[in-house]
Amino acid sequence: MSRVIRVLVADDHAVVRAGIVALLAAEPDIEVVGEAVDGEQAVDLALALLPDLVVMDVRMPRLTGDAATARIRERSDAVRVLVLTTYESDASILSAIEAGASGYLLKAAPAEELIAGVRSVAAGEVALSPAIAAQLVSRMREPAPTALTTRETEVLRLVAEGLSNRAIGERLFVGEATVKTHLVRAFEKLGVNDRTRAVTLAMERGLI
Amino acid sequence: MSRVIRVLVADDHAVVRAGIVALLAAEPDIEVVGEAVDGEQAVDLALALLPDLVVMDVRMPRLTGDAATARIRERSDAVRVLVLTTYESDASILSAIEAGASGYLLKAAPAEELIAGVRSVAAGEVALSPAIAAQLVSRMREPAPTALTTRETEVLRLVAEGLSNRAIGERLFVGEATVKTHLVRAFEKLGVNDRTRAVTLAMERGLI
DNA sequence: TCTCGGGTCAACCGATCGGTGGACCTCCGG
DNA sequence: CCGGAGGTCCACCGATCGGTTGACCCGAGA
Repeated sequence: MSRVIRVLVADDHAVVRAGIVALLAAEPDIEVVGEAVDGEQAVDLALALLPDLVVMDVRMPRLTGDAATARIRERSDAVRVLVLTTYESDASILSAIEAGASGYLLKAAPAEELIAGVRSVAAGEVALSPAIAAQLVSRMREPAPTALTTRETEVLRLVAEGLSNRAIGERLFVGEATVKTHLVRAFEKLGVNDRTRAVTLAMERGLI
Repeated sequence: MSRVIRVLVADDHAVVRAGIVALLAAEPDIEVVGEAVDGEQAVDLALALLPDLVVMDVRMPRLTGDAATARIRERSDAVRVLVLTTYESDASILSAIEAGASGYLLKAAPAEELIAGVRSVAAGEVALSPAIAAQLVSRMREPAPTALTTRETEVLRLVAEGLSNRAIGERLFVGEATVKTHLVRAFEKLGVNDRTRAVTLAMERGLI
């Protein structure tokens, strides 16, 4: 009954697109029906071609993989999404899954893992790289309220640009005291006690 | 006279390797004679296969693209190296060229650019992505002494970990005053005036 | 030989940061 | 209807940072 798996590949790097296509096209039961070079095109093509699944890069111009995933899933839950990322520390893992992705693999994964992932997701299962699965589990274990609020993230982003608390307040049209409050809260959540480490940690986790 | 161009592909990501191979193999005058998954293997295979050129990723396990390039060029200057990178802000651009690379392209480059780059390098020319060429030129223009000293880099790295000046001094067995001196110099070189921005900028440029 | 760059250290001062404790408002969901 | 979360704000204090000036040592290269 299950015929060929129709796949849409979305990645802004020509080299990576070619790689995914080459690996998948070598499989008799997989057919690449389209390629998108950014998030918006991924959404458009996904809705036009209605593939069985979209292999989607996280970081793309115009629309991130997360956002594109959410839009696709909103409009057509028959199209599944398999997200590819370069970094396992990426904070987008959670948001991608929340957005409705059915799988999350590392680009460093061997070819067999990618192909197996495509088949799994097409079959309605979930596909996760071992490293990513481990990370999810550990996040469950620790309370890890690594979720910064909108304001905390904004403030931290400006801290990363080297602005002083007062300057940040002016930029956001709030008092310096407010900025300090947000920072203290962010410090607590990140488990640090100075702005610089807060920024580097947030960067590592892809929070800013 | 010029026969087929023999290429060795070195990248730790299976997907990227497959992509490069797929793009190059489609060209009649290019032949991929081998693939390496890390820097050491790249060196070994380059010396064993003596390809016309190596397409080398910058970030690889066991041995970086820079180091691998240097080793290959040391032992055989007939083998040219074309370096591929994801980020144009990578500080390794200069070090790769110093190491003897004949080209430096972005992974985001279109397929034609990669293929043209391979032909250029094989012909003994230099291949640079426009964005990278522009960056090189601008670095020439501005005095841009973006070169931090060993000590300044060490200090900045510890700042990124959230250590105070005094703590850094203890870690490096020097006085707090010394740490401040190094930081002030680093600030000047980076054109910033606070530690956090210094760290984020240094990270962007791949200095730490 | 002398200069220069890198590394080390000191003292001082104003500005900023981090910590604490409290306060008020609004929106959302139980 | 009330509680909690997110956002805003205030005041006070000690610690730290950033800026400045000046100094010494050493090794490499002119």
